[in-house]
Amino acid sequence: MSAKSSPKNLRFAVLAADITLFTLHDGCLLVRVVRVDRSPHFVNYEALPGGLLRPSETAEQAVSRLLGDKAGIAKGKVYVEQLYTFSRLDRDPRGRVVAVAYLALVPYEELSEGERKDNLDVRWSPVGRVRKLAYDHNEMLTVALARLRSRITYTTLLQKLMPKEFTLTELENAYESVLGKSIDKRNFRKKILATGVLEELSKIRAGMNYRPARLYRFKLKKVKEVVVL
Amino acid sequence: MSAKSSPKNLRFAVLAADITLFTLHDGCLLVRVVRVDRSPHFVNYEALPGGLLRPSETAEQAVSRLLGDKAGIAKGKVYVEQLYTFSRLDRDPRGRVVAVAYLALVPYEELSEGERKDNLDVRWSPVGRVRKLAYDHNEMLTVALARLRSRITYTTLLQKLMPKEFTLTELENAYESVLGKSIDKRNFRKKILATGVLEELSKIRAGMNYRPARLYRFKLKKVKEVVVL
DNA sequence: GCAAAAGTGTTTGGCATACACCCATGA
DNA sequence: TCATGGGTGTATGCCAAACACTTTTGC
Repeated sequence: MSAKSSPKNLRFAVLAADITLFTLHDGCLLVRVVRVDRSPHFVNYEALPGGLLRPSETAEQAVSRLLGDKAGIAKGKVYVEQLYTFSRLDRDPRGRVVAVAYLALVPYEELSEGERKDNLDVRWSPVGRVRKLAYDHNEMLTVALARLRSRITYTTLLQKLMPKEFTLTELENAYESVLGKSIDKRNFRKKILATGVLEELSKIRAGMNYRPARLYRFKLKKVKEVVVL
Repeated sequence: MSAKSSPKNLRFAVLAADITLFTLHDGCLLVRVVRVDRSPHFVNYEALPGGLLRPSETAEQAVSRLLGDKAGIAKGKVYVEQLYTFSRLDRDPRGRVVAVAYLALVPYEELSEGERKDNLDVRWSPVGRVRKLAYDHNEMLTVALARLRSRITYTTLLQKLMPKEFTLTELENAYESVLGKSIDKRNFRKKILATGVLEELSKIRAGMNYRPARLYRFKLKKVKEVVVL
């Protein structure tokens, strides 16, 4: 169990961190994908952003770094939680790589111009239209999406995809976009307000040619376990 | 992301698998602990069973092997699911070791004489009476116990701690032992039978000097998501 | 007939669901 | 005044929770 006392041939594993980074825009759940082009196995593929751990960083620190270097998103505004560790021997055809996968969430409103735009290296893909990814990244995406959907129904995790202030309709639409089903407006409002996780602001969202909506925010930044739906 | 293309100094990681193995006996939740005695850091400590991954095995395969070699429990009868990956730099004072932790469950009834008995190297400890463990294993145990308690309330995971056939009272006691709280007998029976996960057997548990109880078993071996409590 | 655990039903309150209309604003 | 989404209340049925007595067996 010790690095120092192990024979060299036991220092074998390459550890990677891979990130399933979601955001929500225009009623569409988006996932960050990067272009990979590594002959002979993956020519013109896409993959989830990820990379190797450095010797002196934790997996979480690697995720912070890779968010910037690979995903092109300034860290700090991104929520991250560990998802699952994938250790199949052939998951990377070029050698043994064990990957610790992370679920990451960022509000679209906190992204800069540049972070929102797609380019040749990296882009936002609607989750429904993701094609074949390199490595076992389709499996990772499936696990991440299942986890996200499950967690937003019994925690306040969705706040990590929302702007600081929002209307109840916007919050309801966010639930509907992630879960892929519609929700009764009146019951949703009763229930979410009854949980007490929201704080009513005195502000309203004005400027549209219909009745302005009241703004709310989450009382706590911390994700809390409450039955939301 | 490739083992072959990485510089040597990136091929650094020592990967371990650690196992939180629970069983249930006499209304007491037990966890398997092994003795460790590695100067200078851990003299006369206990720890969860675990060990390094070999270059050509997955974490799951390592768990199978370590269950026999370290925990002293024949594999095959043990249910295993991945828990969390711990990558803190100082979690092992002797060097960098990333540990994939597993939650494992075994019915006490399927253990052999030898596997039930404690010895100098390895024993069953009541979870409430576990003292300071080596590494970050107390944290692992906490995470494992929380996961176990949470999962038995919305899945049939508890079947992995039960014998093949059991009475409803025995099943209720198992829930109570793991959750650490008592449950109303009549409501429990109504609810667990309504889920339809149990199969009523024609057999009866006789031989006691009170009314014999009907035996049940789980219809499916697979853990199923149903609201149990 | 006694001790010990098995087995069984009803009442109550709260909560999820289903559902339709008026309100406030800008153009 | 019209178009647009914002905002609200009630009735119904189901399910969770609380609660106590009769049954069956071995001794």
